[in-house]
Amino acid sequence: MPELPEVEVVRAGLEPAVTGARVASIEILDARSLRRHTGPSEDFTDRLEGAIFAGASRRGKYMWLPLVPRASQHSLIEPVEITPAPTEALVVHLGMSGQVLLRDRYTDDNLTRIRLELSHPSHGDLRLNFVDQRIFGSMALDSLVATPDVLREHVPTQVAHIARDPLDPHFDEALFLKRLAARNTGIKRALLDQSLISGIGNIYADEALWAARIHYDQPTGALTRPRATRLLAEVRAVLIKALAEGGTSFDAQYVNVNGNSGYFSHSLNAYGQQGKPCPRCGRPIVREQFMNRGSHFCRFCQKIR
DNA sequence: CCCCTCACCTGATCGC
DNA sequence: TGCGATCAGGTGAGGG
Repeated sequence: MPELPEVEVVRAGLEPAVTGARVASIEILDARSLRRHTGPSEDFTDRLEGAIFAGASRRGKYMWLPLVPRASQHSLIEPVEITPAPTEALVVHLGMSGQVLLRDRYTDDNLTRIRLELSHPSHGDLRLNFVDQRIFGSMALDSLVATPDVLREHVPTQVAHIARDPLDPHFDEALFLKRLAARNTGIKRALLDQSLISGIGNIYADEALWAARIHYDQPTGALTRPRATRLLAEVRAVLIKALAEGGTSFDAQYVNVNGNSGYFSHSLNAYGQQGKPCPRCGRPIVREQFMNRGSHFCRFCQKIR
């Protein structure tokens, strides 16, 4: 479920279930899913066991579950006025094929790589299965650091280089447009660069470019400010609409924490629509190889200018 | 510093 | 039924 809407659907599903839950036990079924964790599996397991999750956060396609500091775990049970801020988090990236599934303690899922048994003071026992066919995704324990911008928001160190996503209330539109104009590359490359703007992947890049009538290889330097502004608006619109529809699922591979698919695949105008008529002009949508992946667009509506 | 290519991986599905 | 080819929604290291 890897782009912003799909990750947000997972984050939103996790938040109420895991906040306040304690990690009772951990099973590493495939250590390659810890590729982003510095240190051996035992280090991951030792540090995570007994920890309590304080919430569920996200930036772009990364999400993380901050850990209640050990010294103040007690205060969750009997809240006190001042609780120290978390300094560590369980970072989850879904890669190309990752899923996070919440199950009862007896349910297993095919291709589960990491399993957490959780116990929640009011929701009872819960199993969290991290499933990932290709193992491009990962779980990792990481420390939280303040972002370099003025807001000093805390994010995991491995997320520090990721730009704010366009649904973030603190996304700086003027800064984005300025940095975009300074780039000397094609617009789709820029949209997919998570250090410039995060959360956009191949599907939503193609959809937003189609909506804004911009060719994927349009040079960023020649993209006028009004067209760039329009593109950003279309990016936001498509992400919001996809989120409202539960994300894009082509098959059972992309599902929410309960294993259910989203419906946005029915709303796609360009991605995967090669051979079908462009919903705007009726000419065929084409697919071209670009950056080792497919780019779907309408040759008539989307021309380099 | 910026830009771009490539390696990293598996298993579901399809055609022969 | 079996086997090989094909395909996929992401990321970052490293070279130019």
